[in-house]
Amino acid sequence: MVVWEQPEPPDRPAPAPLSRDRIVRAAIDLADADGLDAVSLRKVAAALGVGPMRLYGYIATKEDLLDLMVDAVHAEIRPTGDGWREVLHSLASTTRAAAHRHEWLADLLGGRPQLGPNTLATSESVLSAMDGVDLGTVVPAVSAVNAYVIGAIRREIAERRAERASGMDKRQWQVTHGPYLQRTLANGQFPALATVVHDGPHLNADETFLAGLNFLLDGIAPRATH
Amino acid sequence: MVVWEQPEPPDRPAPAPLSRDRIVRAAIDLADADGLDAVSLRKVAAALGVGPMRLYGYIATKEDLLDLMVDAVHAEIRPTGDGWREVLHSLASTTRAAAHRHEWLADLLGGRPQLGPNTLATSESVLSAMDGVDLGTVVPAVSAVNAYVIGAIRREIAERRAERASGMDKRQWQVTHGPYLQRTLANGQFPALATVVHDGPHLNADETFLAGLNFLLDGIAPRATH
DNA sequence: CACGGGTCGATACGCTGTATCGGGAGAGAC
DNA sequence: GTCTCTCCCGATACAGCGTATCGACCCGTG
Repeated sequence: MVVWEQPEPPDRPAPAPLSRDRIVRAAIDLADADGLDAVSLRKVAAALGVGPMRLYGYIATKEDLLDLMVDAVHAEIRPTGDGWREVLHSLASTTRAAAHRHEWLADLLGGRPQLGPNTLATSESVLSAMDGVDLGTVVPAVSAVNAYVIGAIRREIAERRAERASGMDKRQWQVTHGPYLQRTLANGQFPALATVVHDGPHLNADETFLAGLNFLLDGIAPRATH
Repeated sequence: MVVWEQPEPPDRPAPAPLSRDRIVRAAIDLADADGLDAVSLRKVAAALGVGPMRLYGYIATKEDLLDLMVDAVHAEIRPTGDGWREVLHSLASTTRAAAHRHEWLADLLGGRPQLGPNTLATSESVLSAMDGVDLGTVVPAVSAVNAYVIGAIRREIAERRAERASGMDKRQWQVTHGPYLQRTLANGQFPALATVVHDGPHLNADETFLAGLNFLLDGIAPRATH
């Protein structure tokens, strides 16, 4: 059915030519605001005022978009410092800081090999600052720190989310899990676990992260300082 | 969030009574065979010869099912050994072995806090075998090993998948990525990275995993042996 | 025999990623 | 100026997802 009187086209804010960068930034904004589940091609496209299929001119698949998001965030990760230990510590800390700004990173880090320019540049920063240490040590050391960071961040973000969720309805959580946990621990079934929960240290997230990182760096030290 | 206590099974007459365990096993079989994406409630239900909505009598949500799968696999992870170092080494190795049998574990490990009975039992095994080490060290040490293992496994499985995918059409991969990588590395843009790729050691997956693990355990040692 | 409650499965809804294809706009030829 | 060809954009479509809803059926009870 024809609408004879066409509405005045709402003069668009700015044509702002679509680009891969704009797409990736829009996706990151969505993920920062509402989590990774909120990133759908339809929503990204809508945020840019275009149809979903437009995006396929710039990205081949949704997984591509996720890879591009990860690479884009790696631009924020540029370790600094003097000496191998400071550099690796900085790599770990800046990666963690990026994950705090972009919690969805915890879901993607380590999930697929990354070869984007920013990711490579991060590696380059690390490796170039570690001259003096022999290659046979550098490679496994950097790998180990990366692995630790990925796992530590994942667990930290997972805990943070659980706390947030249970804070939102703590009542519900206590009702369903409280009795089960309490009974299980009081059971005598897990005595060592119960002791740890009861008497163990209660480190916060920063302390836990740094403690583990320092274990790792302490273990690398003898080989790095020949 | 899972309710770990099973609801009373509505006692079924017919051929093979549906149960939470049967559902979880079917889901694990599907995931082992075709990856985590192949686990949909519809497919799990179909594998059990049942309508999709039947599952909701045993499981509140799909995330619950994933949590249950992770907990079920933790039954395979029972570290052994004498002394803290052997125990932690065993924890890492058996976890990794489980991830080799169930690659989808790499996608789920660390993704959410786990409180299931098998997961708790794994922790209990570790903690109970580490008596003699003071609690102030045990907690961060176990956390660190867990974090490292999660990250290392993720990366290892991600690489394995990428290799498999690129092996299936190596031609395609070389065409799209080869030139870009070669040009980028020959660029002079990433000299340190190029040196490492060219001259660095080429460790296999086992060596890389053990090297990082030993760094970590070496770093823990001074505090564990007081 | 009638009824009431509870369970099971069909149907439905809104959402996803992506393939397909018709139409319209722009460029080029005469 | 007009006709035609080409190419790109966006609408539509499809198969699948997790899960809410609800009607029908079965079973135990009065």
